[in-house]
Amino acid sequence: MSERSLGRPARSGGIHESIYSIVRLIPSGRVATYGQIAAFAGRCTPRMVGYAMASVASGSDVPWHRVINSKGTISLRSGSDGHDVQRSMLESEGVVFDERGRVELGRFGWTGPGLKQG
DNA sequence: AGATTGACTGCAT
DNA sequence: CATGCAGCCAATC
Repeated sequence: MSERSLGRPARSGGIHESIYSIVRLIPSGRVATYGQIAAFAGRCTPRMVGYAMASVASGSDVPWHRVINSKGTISLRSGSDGHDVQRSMLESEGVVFDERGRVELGRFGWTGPGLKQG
């Protein structure tokens, strides 16, 4: 039952697991930054979050598309497949993009697990 | 085992 | 607001 067939590194002591767990907590219509994920996941750096996202990307129940960089923009470069997909997914959830393709973190930014935008 | 890369972040210029 | 530099840790060659 393990997804070992995937091209995922796995077996990292649970680093990816922690990251995935946090990403799974992100509610629909909301977005979180790599720094937040890293902070909530525990001792891990934004780099690892990005790396984990790159490894998951598909074939998983992790809403990787709800993870963006601190600037509120999609980290993937325009032209990449994931970039178009991510934006489409977020818009489908109610997230609005700016003219520059930027999301208002103060509006759609995720505050954390269990917390509310209040 | 060493060098390189990567979906990042924060601060300085 | 754009660009440059350093820090971070794991995966890959």
